[in-house]
Amino acid sequence: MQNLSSMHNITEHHNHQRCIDDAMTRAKALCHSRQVKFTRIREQVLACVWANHQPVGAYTILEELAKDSSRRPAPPTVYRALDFLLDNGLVHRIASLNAFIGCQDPSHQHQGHFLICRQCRNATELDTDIINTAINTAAKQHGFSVEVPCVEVVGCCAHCKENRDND
Amino acid sequence: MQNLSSMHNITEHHNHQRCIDDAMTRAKALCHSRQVKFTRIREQVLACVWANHQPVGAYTILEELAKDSSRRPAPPTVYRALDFLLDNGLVHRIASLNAFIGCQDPSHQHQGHFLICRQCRNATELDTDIINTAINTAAKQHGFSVEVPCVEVVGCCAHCKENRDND
DNA sequence: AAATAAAATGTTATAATATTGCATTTGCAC
DNA sequence: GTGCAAATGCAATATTATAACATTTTATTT
Ligand SMILES: [Zn+2]
Ligand SMILES: [Zn+2]
Ligand SMILES: [Zn+2]
Ligand SMILES: [Zn+2]
Repeated sequence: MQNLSSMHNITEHHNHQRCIDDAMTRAKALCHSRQVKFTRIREQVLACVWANHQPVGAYTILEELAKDSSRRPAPPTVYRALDFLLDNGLVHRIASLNAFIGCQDPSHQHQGHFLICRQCRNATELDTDIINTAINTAAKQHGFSVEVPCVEVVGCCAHCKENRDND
Repeated sequence: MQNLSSMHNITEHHNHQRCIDDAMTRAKALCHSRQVKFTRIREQVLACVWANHQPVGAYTILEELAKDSSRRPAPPTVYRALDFLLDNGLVHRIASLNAFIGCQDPSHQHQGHFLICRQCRNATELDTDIINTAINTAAKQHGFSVEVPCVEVVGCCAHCKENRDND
């Protein structure tokens, strides 16, 4: 996976319904092939996560589920669904935001790198080898074996920079 | 700052009292030069953070302060001190652990990169340009301006790997 | 089909981390 | 000393996450 997130610039207009549809289709297929259950709740939670490209908190998901359903689910319901989705690589957790975002390519396990716009809050997942290589090189100098690299870069995305200039 | 953390391997035996003394001396000097106050509480909190090389949680610090003093401080006391120390670059926050660690080189503002051993919990701060360069290169490809790069790598340190081999 | 086991969800309570708002104290300029 | 700003004390609460156990659903065995 080299250029998945550059297929389109999520900060510009794009057919987001397609993002959602693709993500749900992928998830369904992947769970089927792995013989794990893509239950209603898990599906609902994944849909919430894919509502947009901004990382979403567990309690926000809870609110959304409460709207859809007649009765309000409890936190464990959401966290269990999120754990399932995390285990299956369908979502990533953004530690610095205590929030979750849909994975662009769940077909292989990975910990993505994220560019998070301070202004529009959109997060873009990268998986350019260049960052992993740099981390591995630096770690190796210290005799350190990398298991889970976590890279969460806050800054300003191209779209927001443009808008700011236009003001 | 290129090789600060390679001065010694913190996972091996080292004169940690010297780490503490150096950190406190640096902090005192730095606050004096910046004309900000290194109050008793801030000093106590920084000392707690430097008790070892493992990131420490705010409520653990709270416990330590409670031991020292007759009366138990409230959370805001600790968080305010931590905010001060963060603002002045004397400590870093490890988002993935909700914990804090002393900065190896507070003289210039930076967001360090951390190698966190899953076994011994020690965290080593890097600031090798190689990682920053990689992040900037990847970000640039997306027109993204980096403001705060957050790199927290979990894995196994050299010392723990050695010990494991010896078992 | 009935019995059994395993997985998923419901429910209540609570833990862990962090912040808000306001009162009080401290240190310093005047 | 008076006045002001910064720092701290303090109570309450917000936010994120998990533990423990009951119930329901789904799959497997008989
Ligand atoms: Zn989209
Ligand atoms: Zn991903
Ligand atoms: Zn040390
Ligand atoms: Zn540092």
